[in-house]
Amino acid sequence: MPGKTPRTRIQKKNHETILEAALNVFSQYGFRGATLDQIALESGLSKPNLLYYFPSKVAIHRALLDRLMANWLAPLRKLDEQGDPIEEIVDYALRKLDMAREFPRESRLFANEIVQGAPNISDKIEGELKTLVDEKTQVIKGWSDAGRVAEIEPYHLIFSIWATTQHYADFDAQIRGIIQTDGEAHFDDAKVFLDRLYRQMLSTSTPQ
Amino acid sequence: MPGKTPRTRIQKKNHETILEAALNVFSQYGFRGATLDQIALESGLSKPNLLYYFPSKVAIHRALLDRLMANWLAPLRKLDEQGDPIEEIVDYALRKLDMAREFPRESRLFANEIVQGAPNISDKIEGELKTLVDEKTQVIKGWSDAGRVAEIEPYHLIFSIWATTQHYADFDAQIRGIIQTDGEAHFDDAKVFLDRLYRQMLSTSTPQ
DNA sequence: ACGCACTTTGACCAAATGGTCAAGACTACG
DNA sequence: CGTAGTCTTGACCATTTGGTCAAAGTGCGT
Repeated sequence: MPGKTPRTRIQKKNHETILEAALNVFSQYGFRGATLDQIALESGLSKPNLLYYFPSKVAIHRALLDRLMANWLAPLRKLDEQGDPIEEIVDYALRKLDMAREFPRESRLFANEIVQGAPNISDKIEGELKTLVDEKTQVIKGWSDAGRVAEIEPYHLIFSIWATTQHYADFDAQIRGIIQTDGEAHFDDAKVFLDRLYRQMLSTSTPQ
Repeated sequence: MPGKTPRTRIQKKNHETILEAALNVFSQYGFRGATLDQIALESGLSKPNLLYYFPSKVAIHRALLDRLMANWLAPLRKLDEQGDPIEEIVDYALRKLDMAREFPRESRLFANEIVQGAPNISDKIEGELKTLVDEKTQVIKGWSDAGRVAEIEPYHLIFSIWATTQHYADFDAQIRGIIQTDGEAHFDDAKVFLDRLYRQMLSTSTPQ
């Protein structure tokens, strides 16, 4: 078996092919619901060939989650203590909304994993993710202590941003069933809505 | 096999036992990830006995979804055109939050189903659910046309309420990983946060 | 053209899965 | 009691699943 990091051109290409196919399958059926045969079919490789590049089914899943976690956290990383508080937070929400539109499979992959108790990434959640969130909630708390944004619980602000944005990817089937659409026009409405929602909440002064 | 509606005392009891066990298993692993053996183990009945009461695995799943859909829609049904608009909407959100706290398994059952494309309840979504949502968005539109709440897109308001409340059940593993808690105290913070979030947005007058 | 490492796969395996069936156990009721 | 209907299950089955392996094919530097 080839080492952790792909060396040859063929290895690079096939690693990529497999992860792409696995993303399709895992994001739609969850870990236990996905099968190696499906991933093999989807990728155009034979099943033993998958297992030549990855030692097991869970290894593929973990590799996917590893690779995606970084991109997933990027929008929050960008939240800048030096910027204008309200713009920073609203921009963060809108960046997350963009990600839900552009990377729905990635969003669903995480959703599946978390709904089922995060058996495969609890370490990353309590590590990387928690660290980042702790840091950014401190920034937001700093802003609200200084009276630059309304006084709200920063953790719940972040949770609500995750919820409202990822919802458009994760619950896509429900949304399309209700508003009966094929395209992505509703993302523009969502943008207007979320912009107002968070701008409104953050700009209002705290009640005594 | 017994008819659709349980007749005898034993049938009633076992139907109940099976659905309770199935809720545990399906909500944790999704449809394809759940197995009859797990449900059998969880319910204390033998596998052939499950299939004496339900004709198949999907029949159990459908029965669960059928039974839960009604309860799931109840909070929205209560939204009353005659009431005070802001109180009605905020109360709706808080009722949904209560449901996420009290019925997390039900929430996750739906989440699993929807994330995976709603293969088993797309009819209910485009039927019952869409009808109800269409009706209530009209009510909200009436309120905003009359200047009684801010002018927002009612569909997205409802989506955001679903997202922010169900998030506390569906993404429980993530939330607990970040705020490091065992209890349910964070639901009280969530209540304060969501109350403010929606009250603020709805009460502000529409910008020109 | 040669040799060697890298890549691919058909055939296979043990375990798990959804589901069946016939026979036995239990219950209600005359 | 007795017996007819209800309930329960051990044994079984075909299929699917994650994974193995030896052998065959391919690419590439010399």
